[in-house]
Order: sequence, then C-alpha cells, then structure tokens
Amino acid sequence: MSHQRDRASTRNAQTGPSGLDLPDLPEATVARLPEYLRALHGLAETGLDVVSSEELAGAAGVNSAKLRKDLSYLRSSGTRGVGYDVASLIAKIEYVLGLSQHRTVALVGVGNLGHALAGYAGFESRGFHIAALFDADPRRVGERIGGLRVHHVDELPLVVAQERISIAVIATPAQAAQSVADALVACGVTSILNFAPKVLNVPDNVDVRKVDLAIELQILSFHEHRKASLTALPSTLGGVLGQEAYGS
Amino acid sequence: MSHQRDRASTRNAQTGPSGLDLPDLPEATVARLPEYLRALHGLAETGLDVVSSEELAGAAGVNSAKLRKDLSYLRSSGTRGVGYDVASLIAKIEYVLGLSQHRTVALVGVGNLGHALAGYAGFESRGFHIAALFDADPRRVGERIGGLRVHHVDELPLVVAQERISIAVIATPAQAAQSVADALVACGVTSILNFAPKVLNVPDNVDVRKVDLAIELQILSFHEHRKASLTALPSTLGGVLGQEAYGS
DNA sequence: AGTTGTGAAGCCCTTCACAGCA
DNA sequence: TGCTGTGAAGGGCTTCACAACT
Repeated sequence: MSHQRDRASTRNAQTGPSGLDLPDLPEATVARLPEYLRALHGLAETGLDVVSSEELAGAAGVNSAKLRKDLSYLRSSGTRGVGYDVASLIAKIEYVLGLSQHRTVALVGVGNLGHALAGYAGFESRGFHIAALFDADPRRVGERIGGLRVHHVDELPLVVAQERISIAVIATPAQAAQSVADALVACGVTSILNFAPKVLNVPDNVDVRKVDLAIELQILSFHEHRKASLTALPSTLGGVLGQEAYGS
Repeated sequence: MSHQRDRASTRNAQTGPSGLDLPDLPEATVARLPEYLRALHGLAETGLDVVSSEELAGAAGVNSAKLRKDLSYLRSSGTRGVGYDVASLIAKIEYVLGLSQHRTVALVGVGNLGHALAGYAGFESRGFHIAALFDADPRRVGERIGGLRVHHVDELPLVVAQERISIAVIATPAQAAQSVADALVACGVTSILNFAPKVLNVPDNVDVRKVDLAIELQILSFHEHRKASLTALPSTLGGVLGQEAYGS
C-alpha cells in the first residue's frame, strides 16, 4: 500500500506560533509554482517589474485563468487593471515553497547519473545546496567531486545529523534503492527524490517524488506510435491534425 | 500559446491498414503503463507467469482498481478468477507503447548532464537506442562517448535523416534550448524530452515532455515547509499525522 | 471461490465568463 | 478602461462496489 506522491490538497490553512501561515494549496498548483518562479526570475532579469497574468502565463507555458487561480491561493496580491509586482510575487512564492532558507540536500549514489547531479549547477542557483555525497562502493569513497568528499553510506546517520539534511536524492542502481531509502528514513530524512527505477516503500510522513528517464521516453514512444498509426490512415483527417502554425 | 503536454485523451480507436489497432487511452493511463511494464519485468524474472491485479498493483505502487481499469483500455485479457498472464501482458503493453521496435534517439548537449544521459544504461535496456550525440561547442565535437562520436549541431539534419530519428533529448543550457528545439523540429523530430529549464515552443504535432530537476526539489521543499509548520503547532493532531506503520 | 471488468459516484482540476476593483 | 479574482460549469481521473465470468 505504498503511496508515492498521491496525497492531494495540503491541509487547511494553519497559522503556526512562529507567524507561519501556509495556505491550502492544491497539489497541482504546488507543482506549477516553481514554473512561475522560474519565469518570474527570467522576467526580473529583463528589468520588468510588473507583469500581467497573460504575460506571465505565456512565459510559464500555462493559460492565464489557471495562473490567476493558482496565485489567488497565495492570498494573492495582484493589482486589478495593472498586474502583479514581480519582486513581491517572487518573494511570496519563494516563501511558500520554503526556499527562503537555502535547503541542504544529500545525494546517494555517485555513479554515472549521480556524478552529473552532484555537479549540476541548477541546484545551487535555485535554492538548494548539495551538502554531502554517499556511495556504497569503497573505491568511490574518498573521491572528491566539486569540492565534496564522497562518504560511505554507513556514515549517513552521522553526516545527515551534522548537516541537518531533510531532503535526499537517490541515484543508486534499482536494487540498492529501497535499502538506501530505509536508511535515509531512519536518519530522519522526510523528502526523497528518487532516480532509481524502483517503487519505494516509505512511511506516510515521508514524501517521495520519482524521476524515471526511461519512462519519459516510453511515454513519448507511445505518442510516436499513435502518430504513426494516424498518418497511416487511408483518407481521414488524420494527416492534417496538428499542422497549424504555432504562436509567439 | 504553448501547450507543453496538455493534450488529453488519445483520439478514438483507429484501425490502420497495417493491422494497427490502438485503443483510446487516457493520458494518465499512458503515463502508468511504463510503470506496469517495469513491474512486470521484475515479476517475470522471479519466474512468475500469472499475476493478480492486486499483486501487480502493489509492485507498481498503485491501487488495484486503477490498474484494472487501465488494463481494461487495452482490450485487456485477464482471466477472471485467475489473473493476468505476465508474458502476454508484457507483449501487449510493449506493443501499445510502440516498443516492439527499438527506437533510436538523438541527444543534444553533452555537458555535465548530457554526458551522464549518454552513458545511462537504462535507456538501452528499456527499448531505446541512443544513436547520435550533438553539441554546439567545437571543443566537444569529435569526442567519443560510449562508442559514439559527438557531432556538431549543424549536422543535425544529416544525421537525423540517416538514422531515422524521431525522438530527441535536449540537455543543453536553457538559453540554447529553443533554437535546438527549432532545429530538431525542422529535421522532422516529433518528440522531445527536455531537460533544459525553459518552456519550449513547438508546433502542435510535436510532443514535449520536460524534466526539471530543480523543480522536483522545490516541490519537495514545499512539503518540508508545510510539515515543519504543522509540527510547530501548539497542540493539534498535527504531530500525529503520518505516523502510521507502513505495509508490505 | 476467486478475480476480472465496469457502471456509477465523487473528487479534483481546468476553463469560462464576468463581477469587482484600481 | 483594463486586469484581477472567482463563482459556476464542465471534464477527466479515481475509487467504489458489484455483476460477470472461470
């Protein structure tokens, strides 16, 4: 009965003692906020400081009604007739996503893929600090990658506690993934990004997101297959489908 | 007005001239078929040759009603009172996903991430063959990665035609992604897997799927933030939430 | 007896269309 | 006048619960 990111809608607005005040966001909205954030940073760089829902939606690749509804959950503060203030919208989204503090991340498995993730600049620039690397292979332990020493997985409890890590990335082979997840959970890690092609079994208080590269290609393959079977049709409108021009 | 994987439900069942016969699948189902396939291969390796919806659903991390409904779209042929034949279900899903033929893939951008993707064994083992590598950096052109020579992007049209490539992976920096996508589309590529943190603008007949690693972490960060604000509550049931045991 | 296949109900999310406000 | 914020309608997906079948 694993759940693997199915839980919907965050619980009701809660006002914590520390002035915390997180609104009740649909999961679909949460998944889009990072896209808006990325688009906003792009717009901010161009010097723009107010943006309409139409513009921002365009930059984020969604439709504007959806964007407005999403932002409305953030006790949004656009100005009617004008638009949204770019800087304060960035601040609000970063706050909601918990990015006001840079978050430290552990990465387990520095093989082919893990090695690349360890060096991926996009993490540091977008709110995350990879603070520790681990591998089970003794030959890899001690290796230095981008200024970080690779620890043996046995050191997980120690390092995770020291660095106050709550998010981990698993980039191990499939057969090692579950035991690594168990170890991480035992150390108190409560969020896992899993690149191993394996369903992870974790307690309900732990969030797992998965990225399976082959699955993404297989989904595309399906659509290729479908498109091929459509164009192979004798004389339907199949051939014309999807040949419109594309916009700005 | 970009779309970026929004199109729903595949069009109605079409029986092509070549005996093709693709059912009308909800997009959500398409996205899960690869998970079932992965689970089935795992079960096949253990020697199992019939599996119930309950077992398979467990292995794939979904609930059994959903699995049965998904399979029912494939003019499914389970046997009531018994289960599904593993081998023939594998064959059927592979057929529907268009994996009966190995698909050739181009990879553009052999930097940090692209380099890792080029060497990722999971592609070859799950129906895909990376047939060509490209980069815009002249210093990288000519380099050999896993037996493949890196081409300059200018050679895209030539090589894509030669190798009959219809799927491409973009692993370039964000600012190069759109022009690479344009070039790919011009060569006739109709499916793109995009790792660059940038919304791509493509014609409607081209499918794009995106993987943004930082976004995945940001979504997890939100949940960390939320969990933290819950446990900070004075004395609600916040603390107890998600402390149940977890199953098989 | 056991498991699949599926109508029906419900939920979540998207989209529309416009009232409300600057 | 122009753009946001949102009620209401609509669509797709999930889940339930059981009839159908082996």
